[in-house]
Amino acid sequence: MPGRLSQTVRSDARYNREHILDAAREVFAADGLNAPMREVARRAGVGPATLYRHFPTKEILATEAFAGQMRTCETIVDDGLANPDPWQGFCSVIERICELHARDRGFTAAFTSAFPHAVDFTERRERTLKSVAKLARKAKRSGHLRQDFVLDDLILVLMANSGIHASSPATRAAASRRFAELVIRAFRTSPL
Amino acid sequence: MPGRLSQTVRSDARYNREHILDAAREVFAADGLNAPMREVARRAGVGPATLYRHFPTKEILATEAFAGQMRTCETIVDDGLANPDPWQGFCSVIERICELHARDRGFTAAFTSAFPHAVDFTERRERTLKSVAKLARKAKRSGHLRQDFVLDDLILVLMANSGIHASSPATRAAASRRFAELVIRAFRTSPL
DNA sequence: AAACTAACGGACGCACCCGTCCGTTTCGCT
DNA sequence: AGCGAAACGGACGGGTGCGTCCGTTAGTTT
Repeated sequence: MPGRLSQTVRSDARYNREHILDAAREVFAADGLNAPMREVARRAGVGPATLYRHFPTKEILATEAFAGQMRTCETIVDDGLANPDPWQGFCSVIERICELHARDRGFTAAFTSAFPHAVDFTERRERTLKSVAKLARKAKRSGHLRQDFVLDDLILVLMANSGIHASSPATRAAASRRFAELVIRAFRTSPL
Repeated sequence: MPGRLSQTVRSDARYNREHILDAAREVFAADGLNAPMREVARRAGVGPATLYRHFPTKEILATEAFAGQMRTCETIVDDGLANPDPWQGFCSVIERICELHARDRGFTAAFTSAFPHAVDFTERRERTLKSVAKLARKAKRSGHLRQDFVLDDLILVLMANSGIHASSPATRAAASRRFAELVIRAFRTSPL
């Protein structure tokens, strides 16, 4: 008995917390980070106060809501590194990351202009970027990636990709796919 | 004397109108179309009511403020068409338009997601795009531009370019230049 | 110079969003 | 079942931006 300190989390609290996170994911994906907190609360079926009690600020909410996406990002890069052909791995990273960012309007903003206070988020981000750099080195050695590729180019691509604000998700996805294709072509060694 | 209908435009009105337009150009260039109308009024040294009397809506103000940029756009494309080497002309269009859009934060938004009600603005836009299409055809015939380039690719590039929201204008310009370079490389015929 | 009127701008109402307070409900434990 | 605390949510205050009203200013005309 004396061992447990405050383990008893009330069931409704836990329930609401999950629902808020689900709602946040939906709303942020559809409308971006500018979506009002109220909208998240509404969709979760809770009052604003409850939302703010669980997540004191929008930044914290977004960080937690995007944890999954962040993991996906890491997986994508790890998969790319695991690919026996570094250039193919590099291409798959570009394609899949562009697709991920196109599907979720809020995530790009979170990833590129990263929150100042989300510690473990930026930490993961840095680690992922390091892996990309490693993959890029391999791809350069394989002779398929331009020698003058720099990591900032990837950020550039992500920011640019975020500029694609097509109305329907379908259009957005198509545009993003086309964009990834262009970018890959731009990064491939030219035979000059 | 009876010929003139309402020629008498008061001098202060004319003066203010010009100042408002100047202010709008500065503010929209620096902060984008999201900049508050008040800021424009403040910088022009007039009250909000005066601003709204001259330009009943933000859309109208932006349209008039960007008329010059729109003309510049046309000039850029015309120059490109006049270039004896269509591919060089095409490249110059990409470079200069990206630069133009990077320098002015608001113009891209105005150009890509064009206002629904700005008639002669969209008209000019269409005409300019037609010229680009013509230039693209020539560049394709010259053998340097990919056969599968479509006009939507240019819109895609502009939208993507608008995604580059670097803090300082200098950084933004540099990023945009790099971006133009990547894009040109992507559009060049590959020797596969 | 006087008066007529166009133009001005401070102040207003409205809508939206953020984050918080506090009275009420509901869970969990005994 | 009853009680204490944790959690809830409606309502509030603060801030910002848009577009408008109306009393005041100042250009123009005779």
